[in-house]
Amino acid sequence: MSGPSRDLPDLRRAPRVVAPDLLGIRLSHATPEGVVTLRLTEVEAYEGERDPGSHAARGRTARNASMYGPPGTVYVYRHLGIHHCLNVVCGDEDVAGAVLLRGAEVVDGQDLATRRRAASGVVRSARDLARGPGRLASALGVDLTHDGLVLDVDQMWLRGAPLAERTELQVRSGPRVGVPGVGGDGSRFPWRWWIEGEPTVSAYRRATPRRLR
DNA sequence: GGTACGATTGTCT
DNA sequence: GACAATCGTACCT
Repeated sequence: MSGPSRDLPDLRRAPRVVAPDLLGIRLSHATPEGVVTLRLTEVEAYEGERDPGSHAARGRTARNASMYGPPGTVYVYRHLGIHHCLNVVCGDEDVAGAVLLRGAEVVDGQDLATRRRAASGVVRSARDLARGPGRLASALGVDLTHDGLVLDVDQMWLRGAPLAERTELQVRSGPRVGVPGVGGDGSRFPWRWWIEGEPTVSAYRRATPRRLR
């Protein structure tokens, strides 16, 4: 470590390097309604053309343009016409890469997060407020209008330091949820990381098999 | 201009 | 565990 205090992860590194460093970090979003702060417990890394599971696997499009932005850009996409998913862009500008935020604990603004969840569906427990990418974005009040925002420049920011010790007991990794685990070249993409034992980590689901052509 | 389908969630059996 | 919801994007003709 270069300084006396441990700093935020360096988002200029590759997504699969940054991703585990984001565990335990706090993400805040301020709106006129108030501030909601999350403590991240589960993330996934997505890269560019080398990564068949990435939205950028086939190059740049209007939708994934934010993935090519400078590190610290926010990439939000709509999924199944219903949900929003929130990513933090990392790596060099003009190179696609992002970390999908899949699970978190609401540590501040729990009332506001609960109201947002209630407006968009059923409220169950505090544990479920930001458990799963769609619920996480909903609790934070994030939608497509936030795509392309920049952390610390706009009203969203990261704070805190990576977990002090990332032992196997504390941080686990495995295949990404809903994404085939093996690439065309046979390489694996176990690019999902979570804090072991955290109740706010989403349930693993295998990718739905693709229809035969 | 048409259509297949998804980095999910909630409900029902 | 299965399946519907719901709509923009990507890719095809």
